[in-house]
Amino acid sequence: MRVATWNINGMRARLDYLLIWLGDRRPDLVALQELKLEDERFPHAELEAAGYHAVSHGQKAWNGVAVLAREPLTVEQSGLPGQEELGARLITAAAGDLRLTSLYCPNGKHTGHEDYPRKLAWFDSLADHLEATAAAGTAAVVAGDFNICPTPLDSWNEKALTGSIFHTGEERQRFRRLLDLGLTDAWRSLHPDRQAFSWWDYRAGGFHRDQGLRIDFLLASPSVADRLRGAEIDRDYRKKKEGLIASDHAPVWIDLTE
DNA sequence: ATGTCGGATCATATCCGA
Repeated sequence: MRVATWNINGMRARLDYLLIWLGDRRPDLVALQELKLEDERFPHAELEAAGYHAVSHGQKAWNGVAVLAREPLTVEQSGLPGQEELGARLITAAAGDLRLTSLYCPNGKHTGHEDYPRKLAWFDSLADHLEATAAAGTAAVVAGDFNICPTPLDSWNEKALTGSIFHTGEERQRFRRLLDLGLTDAWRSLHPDRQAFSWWDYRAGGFHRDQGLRIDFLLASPSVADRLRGAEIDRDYRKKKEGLIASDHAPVWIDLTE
């Protein structure tokens, strides 16, 4: 079984590319972020034709999250309680015996910006929510674009960037609290010493210089972590393909035993 | 090089956010 996450940076702009990737990688469950469209405009018909059910929590122009699955989906949570004013950034859905949460965490802009303390508070609410809704033994994956670089190894230039946005102790403490809830950073657990990135800035030739960050994660509950057999960052899908422009994020996926 | 994207708008050029 394959579970993936991908910040697609615009569903309308990325649909054709997304369909290519779904056909190539055949994931069973997918968490998508940055849909940038309202739920009424979600392309259910195109995804159903490709073999996927979908549930979305979107809004006009910005943010927006979805879960795709080959099996029928049940929505368990739409929106992070108490943090709705920061945008459509969380959806949890169950498919079969697995619960998948898709997250688009706030960016924060920079540490002097008013959005930065809001980002920290959002993560506090997220941890509270996950703690309150965790069910012992439930197979769950919390996946998405976390907009935090959890360790120096996850940054292309920790030396210059330490203390700046994505690289602060306060953000890393928030990420650590998620792991302390019993969740495992699946890709990192299989590749403890590897440096690889999941996002590269469109600007400044970031991708070609490999100036990236690892900020997209699949966090596995204990029963899912026990089933983990593989984890990859799909760097090839950050490249232009068949004339189509890529997202600034690469897909990340994990393979689980049945 | 703040060099690129996606989306919105008092739209065909300019802004905002990332």
